[in-house]
Amino acid sequence: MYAGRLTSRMDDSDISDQYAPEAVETAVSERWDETNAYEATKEAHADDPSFFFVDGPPYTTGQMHLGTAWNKTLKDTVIRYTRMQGHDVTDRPGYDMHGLPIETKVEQELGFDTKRDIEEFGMENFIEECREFALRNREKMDEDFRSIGAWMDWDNPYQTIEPEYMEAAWWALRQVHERGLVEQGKRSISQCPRCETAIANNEVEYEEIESPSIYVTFPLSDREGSLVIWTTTPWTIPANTFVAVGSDLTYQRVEATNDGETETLYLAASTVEDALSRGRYDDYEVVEEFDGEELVGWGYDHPLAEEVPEHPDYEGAGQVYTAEYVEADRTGLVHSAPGHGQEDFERGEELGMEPFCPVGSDGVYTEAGGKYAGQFVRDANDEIIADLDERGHLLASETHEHSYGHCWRCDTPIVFLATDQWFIRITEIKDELLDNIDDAEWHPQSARDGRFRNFVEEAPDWNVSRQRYWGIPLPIWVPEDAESDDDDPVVVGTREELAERVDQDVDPEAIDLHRPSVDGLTITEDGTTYERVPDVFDVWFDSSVASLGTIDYPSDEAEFEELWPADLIVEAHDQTRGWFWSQLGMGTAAVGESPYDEVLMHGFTTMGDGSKMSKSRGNIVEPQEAIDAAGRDPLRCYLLSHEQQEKNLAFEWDGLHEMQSTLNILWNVFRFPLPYMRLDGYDPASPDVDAAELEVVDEWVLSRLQTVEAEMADAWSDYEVDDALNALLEFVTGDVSRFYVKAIRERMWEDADSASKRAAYATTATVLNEVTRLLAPYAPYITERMYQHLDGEATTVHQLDYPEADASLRDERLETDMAVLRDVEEAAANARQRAERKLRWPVTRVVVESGDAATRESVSRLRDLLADRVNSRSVEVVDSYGELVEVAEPEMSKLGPAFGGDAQAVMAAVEGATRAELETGDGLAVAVDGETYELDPEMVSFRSRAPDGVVGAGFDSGTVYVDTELTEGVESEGYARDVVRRIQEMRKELDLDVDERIRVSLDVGDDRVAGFVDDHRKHVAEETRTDAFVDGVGDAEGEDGTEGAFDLVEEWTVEDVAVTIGVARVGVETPADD
RNA sequence: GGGCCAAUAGCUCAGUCAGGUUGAGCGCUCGGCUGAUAACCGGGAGGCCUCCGGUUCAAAUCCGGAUUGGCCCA
Repeated sequence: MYAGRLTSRMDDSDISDQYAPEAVETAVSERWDETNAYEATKEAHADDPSFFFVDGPPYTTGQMHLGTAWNKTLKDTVIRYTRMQGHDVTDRPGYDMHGLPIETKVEQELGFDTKRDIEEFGMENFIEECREFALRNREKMDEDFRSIGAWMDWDNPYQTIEPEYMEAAWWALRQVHERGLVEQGKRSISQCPRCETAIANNEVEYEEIESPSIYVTFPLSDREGSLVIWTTTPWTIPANTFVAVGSDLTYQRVEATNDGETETLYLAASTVEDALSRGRYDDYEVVEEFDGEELVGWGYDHPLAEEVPEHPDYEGAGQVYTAEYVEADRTGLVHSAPGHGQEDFERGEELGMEPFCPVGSDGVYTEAGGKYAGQFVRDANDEIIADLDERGHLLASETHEHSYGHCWRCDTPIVFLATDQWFIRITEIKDELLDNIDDAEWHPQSARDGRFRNFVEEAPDWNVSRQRYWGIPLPIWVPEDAESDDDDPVVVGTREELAERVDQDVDPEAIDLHRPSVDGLTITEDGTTYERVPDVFDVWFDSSVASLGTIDYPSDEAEFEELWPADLIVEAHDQTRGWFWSQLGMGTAAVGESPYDEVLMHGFTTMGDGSKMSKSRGNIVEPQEAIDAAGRDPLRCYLLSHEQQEKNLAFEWDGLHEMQSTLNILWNVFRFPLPYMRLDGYDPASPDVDAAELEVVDEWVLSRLQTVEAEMADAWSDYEVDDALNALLEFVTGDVSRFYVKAIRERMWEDADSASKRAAYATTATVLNEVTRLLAPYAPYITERMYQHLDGEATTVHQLDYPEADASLRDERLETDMAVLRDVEEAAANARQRAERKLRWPVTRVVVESGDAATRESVSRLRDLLADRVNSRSVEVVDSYGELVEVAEPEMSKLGPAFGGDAQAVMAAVEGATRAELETGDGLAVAVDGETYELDPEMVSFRSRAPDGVVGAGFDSGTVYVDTELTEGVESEGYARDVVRRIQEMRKELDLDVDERIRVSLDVGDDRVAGFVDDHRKHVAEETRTDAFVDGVGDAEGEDGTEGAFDLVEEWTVEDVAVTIGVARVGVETPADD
């Protein structure tokens, strides 16, 4: 139990005058810790229906940045909301802790350059370093995520390096294998020659580089002439296997001459001009044309046949084929090497060609590279170009700037190699994948049907193997005898199974599945001995089983039965090709289902100008910086008040501070009624509006509250989290602060207890209680602070139920009426401002003119409230205001010709005259210097104007006229209220308690005005809690026979009249005397 | 090079699906406020709705193209 709850609840001394996020958040954090609020919240919903949320695991290299802060804030808000809606929510956070990025960081820390350094250091040591690095970072990130108020199960995160998690990956692969989708094979992959491993396509970063750009002639073997190809990778020419043409392109045979020598060249028609000019030919002649198809089957000689003796020359190699990747660019003939390029590989596979790759995993030519063996591929470019030149095969040699893939971690340009890898053949189950896409609901749906579906349609087989150390070892065992290649590999699914099948003794409970502990294990079955392939999983494979790993499947089967698949996942749009995809692929391949039912896809944070935040640009905004500047709740609300679905958020400091101001308004609304409630002993914890004598503004604000709740529910049903928040904040600032609080100030200030005051208390308390809960998922700290002060019955506001709209409190007609009233009020304020009549001074009359019957009815129904709001003695509602005066405007184009030299004078006389003044009975006329001028109707136009003393201002469906004519009564009340205002100001300056009594001395420097004020002494006394008016201001202290000096004397100027006011406290025992 | 998304007031964004006088907040400026007053509220100024075409009686909105930025992919 929270000690001193009741006293702290009603003692508002600790509710600061201004919203101080830091103080609120510190106090609330401490309270959460003391009371185990998080645990209490989960406990409160433990028996509710389950909701399986799966956290997309952030990678443990860096710290939280603004984007991850947004991500976790959104998740936290969704989780809190879902709990308050009555769900037992799975909230296990996750971390992605394996993979090349960490290996590279550790290599850098240890000063390593190559894999050999790692081998020398010892794999086990290296893996230990990686583990420590990952754990160290995870702890830092835990701290970061907690610091923005994310309530997740931080004591029990899922970590991809734990045996239970790694086992989920093994299990999934075995499932996939049982469906026959696991395959070893050569594929052309992006290889980082430094890291000596394949890297995933989404790990490739593109940068501009300068490459050789060469045009090479391939001599035809069965006819005269040469094919001309173009390439930026001379080092792939040793592996050339075929040349590709476009079936829909036209090719030409040209006789090109240079220095009198003629060559026969073949290339695409549209490229001849350009290519030959690059080759510096003097002239050329087109001799013959061919369709691409006609070239198919032509043979040519490998241009580096002698340098690379092992070049492909088997049946079918060294010929022309069609391929879809050919474009009418450069030469329209494409040098194709299935041992390198990905498209070349695929086409080669279709054609049944064995890929030839004379390059090792380190990017160095092997013995198969012949003359170039031992050289790094890009270093060999120059020599290859020189050799081609020497053999007369070099048509042109230039350089070319283009974007080229680099390893995202070490920035080394990648090479494409056909190597042995392990694949999941997801192309085999493409239809199933596309079907499963439709089983998940996305927010926004368009992302699913657009970019996601496009991607899945195009997705190639999934290469899951990496030739590295820090990862989940592939649970694949193959026969140690290479000749038994045809045998099925053994895929082990669990630790238990491992222990049963391997030849060695293994304790399934104790084994760490990381390398090298599993490397030496062998399996012997049916006389064949199997050894594990040394690869580890691509790190994308790890996170693809997150929905299993979160619930420790397969080691814990019960949770899987109950929860799987995930009800919701929440990530940014970069995961379309990442985690959204890898999960779908794995769920489909292993279990045949989408592993998630709903996806909420948010955007990225960018700078205010929409540009990327990046370290290199030095424009990173750290979450901590934003928290320091504005607070956690303001940051959270700022992030969540922008469109959440797909769109990026352009961060802006002003916007963040604005959100703090908005929450400050909430804070003021919250603390405003507290002193009055305390004075009257009113407990805001359980207000009863049904029993209260509600006034029309009370009914209205309660109705608005229901409407907002309905709007929020509607928005939340589509995870329009920002719409819900903005509707609520708009209600707080626009309806509660701007209108309702203003409307009830008088009732709260009332001295005596009254039903009206009680109704205002009940309404205000209801609004605050519900707003607190409605906002709680977004701004967990300030709402907790408010809840504990207003109620505090429960351990935390976050364990409560989310408010729902109560139809019986809704009154749509009243809301419409009030909207009209507020329009009219605004127009009236506008008119007053133009008449320079401040609101404190009453006006005699306000006329609302509208041609719209509904508007007139709305105003009529709220006539008294309107009169009060606009401070008018009366309100009239008319369809047409009859007192308008028509005022003349001279038409000079007509007056000029008619009156010549007198025209200027006539114009001046007409200008501003009323119709009545100009009408003579049978026409229009104006008198100038005693002379009368007859006017034709077309010489004058009229416009309507309010009569003197009346100012009009338009609103949506009409016009408001404010009659500001001064009467004694108006003046008298105006001055009195001005005096009241000054006394109140002084009470405030003296920091008097709300109910403290005073004595007042008034010295008004104008007798007439003094009389006005005297007429209202009783009113002034009531409004200011004045017990007695006394003389004495201006006299020396204590000489007036009263009890001494005033506590405060001030000189004011009220409408140019000097007013000196003295205020003195009255002791409690002093009886009030008038 | 391809796919998707965005561009509206000085700034941040609504409005675009379902075409019909562009709105809000902040900032600026001028006011108002009877116990929220270092708070709060209102008025005003401020827009070729990125550009070029098309459809239509009518386009910020629909269609096509361009430019710039973002994400993803090659």
